[in-house]
Amino acid sequence: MKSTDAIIESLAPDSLLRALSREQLEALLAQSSRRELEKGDVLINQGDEEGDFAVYLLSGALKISFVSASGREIILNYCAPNELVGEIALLDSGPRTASVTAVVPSEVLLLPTRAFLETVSTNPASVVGVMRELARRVRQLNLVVESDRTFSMGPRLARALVRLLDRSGDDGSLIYSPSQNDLGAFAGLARENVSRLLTEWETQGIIAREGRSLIVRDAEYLEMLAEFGDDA
Amino acid sequence: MKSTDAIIESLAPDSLLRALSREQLEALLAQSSRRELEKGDVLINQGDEEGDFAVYLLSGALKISFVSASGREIILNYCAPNELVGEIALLDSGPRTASVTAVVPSEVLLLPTRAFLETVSTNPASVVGVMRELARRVRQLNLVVESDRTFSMGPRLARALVRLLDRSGDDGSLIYSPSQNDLGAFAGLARENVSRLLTEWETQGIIAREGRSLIVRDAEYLEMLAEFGDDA
DNA sequence: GTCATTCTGTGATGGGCATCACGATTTTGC
DNA sequence: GCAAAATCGTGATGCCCATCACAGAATGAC
Repeated sequence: MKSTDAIIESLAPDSLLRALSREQLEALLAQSSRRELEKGDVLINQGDEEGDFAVYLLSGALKISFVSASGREIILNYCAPNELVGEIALLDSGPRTASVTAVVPSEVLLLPTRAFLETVSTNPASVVGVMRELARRVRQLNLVVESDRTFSMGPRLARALVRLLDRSGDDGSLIYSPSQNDLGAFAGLARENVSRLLTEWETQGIIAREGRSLIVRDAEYLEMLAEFGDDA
Repeated sequence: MKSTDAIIESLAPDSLLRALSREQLEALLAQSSRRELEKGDVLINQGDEEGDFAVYLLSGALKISFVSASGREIILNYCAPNELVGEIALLDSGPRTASVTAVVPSEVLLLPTRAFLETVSTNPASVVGVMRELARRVRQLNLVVESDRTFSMGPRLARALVRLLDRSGDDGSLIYSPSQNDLGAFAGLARENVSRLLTEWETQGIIAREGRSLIVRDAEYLEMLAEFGDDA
């Protein structure tokens, strides 16, 4: 278990929490609880009435998903460390509309509503940070709608893979390699077609597979597909 | 042209701006400019580098849309009076990713970046208001992704119509009646199928048409379709 | 008023992708 | 270690819906 100091040290340079002063950060941490999650642990359940905490991911990876009225799972996002999750239910105090699951062993910080709102509302810089984060999410979702509506399978899957790219390195590793099923739920296509596309891309050298995990060899190509939706 | 007082009077009870004190509101208005728009006027253009103002709709109706990489128009939303628009580019200072067009003669308030951010950052209540608004938009977009991915044409169009319902009355009038083309771009389906569905629903008495404008006769049915996606 | 433009209804066609099916392989639980 | 469950590869089938094609109606420009 990391100490408070160790947590502060380990924050990424672009972390949202970096907007806070040392004192504010310590105060926030004092009111928060840390938690270790195993793979598969469900932190938030779609439908929970009590949305009284936000989540800050320290290490590991989280899956944000919900089950549509038709019964199919829709994966909205995979989170890498230093991301804030689940603050929306705090803001409008509605029930949880999505579930949050650890997909690998993870370490999170649970920020109670009161502490979160107090910190945010007394620190203009962090307000802007949180709003920026929300804005980023709106833009991201606009792109998802675009690709869902106008792109064919290839570009959709490409966009999903690009979103999973681990930006902390420039090898083509992913922050997490989902099963084909989950990749489908993330990109919006059937598992079988994920399989077909991946094997095709593998023979073309665009991706590689090491055991269960994917590696992107030609990120540029996938980014091109993801941006222009041009299947060729 | 309304006076400042008249504007303040006319704000809806649930308006975002209601979070401001009388003084703050007057200060904000003093720095803002009012503008009258004719039908078809474009207020913001997708791609504009300078996103230096947000828009507050006083009267009329706005269309938020963008053109996808494939060239098709995607309509993200139609706005009714007392809504805030275009603040996202202010928050992350990126280019405009969507266009804003008046679809009927409208009256708007243009809030310059500086005034907007100052007001927001000095008024905790309005901060929460803006964040809530962003949160609402994220949830709305989640629903759009859900319906795009898992619903058939009928429920998708139903959801679009329900979103267009004018909530200020309980007759089934819409805040704006788009052409079939635009309805398609809003709901994510081809114009021809919009036509087919509307004529079918008309014969069933679910909707009615007076000239160019639609009236929803059986809102419950459409809401049911929109929620459960069950075509029957 | 009249011509051009946009909007609308409706059939026919075809393709993209979900679904079904089923066997092979890998992982997990205990 | 072994059964059960999850994951993966790949073909066959079909259907939903976009697209194409026109023709009639309504709107708008001047």
